[in-house]
Amino acid sequence: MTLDQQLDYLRKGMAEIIREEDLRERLTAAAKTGRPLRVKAGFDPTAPDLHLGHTVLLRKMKHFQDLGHTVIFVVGDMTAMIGDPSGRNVTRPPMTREAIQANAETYMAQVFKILDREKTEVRFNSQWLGELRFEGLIRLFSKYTVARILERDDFAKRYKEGVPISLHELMYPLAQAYDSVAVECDVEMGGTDQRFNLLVGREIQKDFGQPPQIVALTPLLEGLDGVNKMSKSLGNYIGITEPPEVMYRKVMQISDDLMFRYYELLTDRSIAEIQALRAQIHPMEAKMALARLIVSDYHTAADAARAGEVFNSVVRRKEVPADLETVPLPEGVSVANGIRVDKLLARIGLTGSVSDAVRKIKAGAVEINGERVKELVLADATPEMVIQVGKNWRKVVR
RNA sequence: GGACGGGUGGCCGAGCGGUUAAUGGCAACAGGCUGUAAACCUGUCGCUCCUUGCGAGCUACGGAGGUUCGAAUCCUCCCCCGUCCA
Repeated sequence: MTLDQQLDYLRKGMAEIIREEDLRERLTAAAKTGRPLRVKAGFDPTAPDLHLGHTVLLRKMKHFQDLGHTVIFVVGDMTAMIGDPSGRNVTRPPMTREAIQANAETYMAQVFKILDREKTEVRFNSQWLGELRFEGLIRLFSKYTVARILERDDFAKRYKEGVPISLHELMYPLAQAYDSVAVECDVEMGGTDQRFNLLVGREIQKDFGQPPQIVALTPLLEGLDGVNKMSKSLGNYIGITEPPEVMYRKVMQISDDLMFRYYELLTDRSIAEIQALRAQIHPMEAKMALARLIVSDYHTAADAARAGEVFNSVVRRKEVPADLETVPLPEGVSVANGIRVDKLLARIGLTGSVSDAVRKIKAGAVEINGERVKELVLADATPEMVIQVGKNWRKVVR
């Protein structure tokens, strides 16, 4: 690939590159010397479950590897004590060595579904941050000012609105910046919400006599709601270890507009191909194709096809799912003339509580053996009952 | 250390002695519509009990006490947050 082709390749699906000229220079130098670029990203070992939002970044990192460069995965075992400030001013307890190791392993296992293991280094930042000691910290902090730290949007906002900011939170950007120094980073990658942190890395590297890293930012992927960024805590995510059927159905749930965004950020389809899809294909067809692509990335193509079948059967034709979870009839739900459906639903976990079950029944959301339940007591209970509440199903046997 | 302001249901935010399980918004859940959706419309949105009634009980407005027939609403102490002063 020519230099321009390389740049185009890296630019696709990237929100911002600071600065592109620097990247061009760095790529040129790498080609000349044969020394691959060191491309770093950090991750928080407290949340080991990856979702598609994370893969936007990982896919771009993979693109660097495709061009022969090295990815450095920094496990933030030390910075995890801070937690990237999200408005919660709590210090997290230090994690045990074992817990971090375990999280890192599950995390990396997922990461290597996308990244090339051969071209990836995994490092723990406690290694160098722990060695700093108080003296080193003072030296590090002396290189930045309060005013500059408070430039960060969320700090500025919280300060202005009187929302507490704990001192240790202010350390986070500096700590992350020091990671870049420690691993001699050429390119640091992150989501656009990491902009400030990564830019601090440039400043600090200069102070340590290193050329400032290039900052490469990927867009934040919107979650299933199409509004908020994808996150586990909002529940609007698609996890990459979720079963094929679940992934498929979740993709089908997104809005048509969001679908094209997903095409752009989660598949290798070119912008032109996506335009064509938009113009020529029925949105539902396009969405099913997207679901197949995404499921195939994390499972097999056969899994994806099967998931599509399940979706067509259960969601579109409203057929009873083939692999129903079967549970025995719980104790204490039988009364003189039948079965107490409200209690049954709560016991088998189809509703959150008995009260909730009563509401669902009154709302007409409950079907047993295809019949809508209208009464709390079911008189004609059969030995086997297929129960549906919304999109959740269960089979109860006596 | 002092003065002042504030802590309400998943979140935001009203209420400031009694028709208050607590206005409203968001989120969530269910039903309808549909192309799977989104949007839209409708309903629900603390827990438990009774075969379900404009039912009964319990729990809830930072924590603990108190005043009162009655408190999220008043008083006392404590905890937490913010602003200003030192």
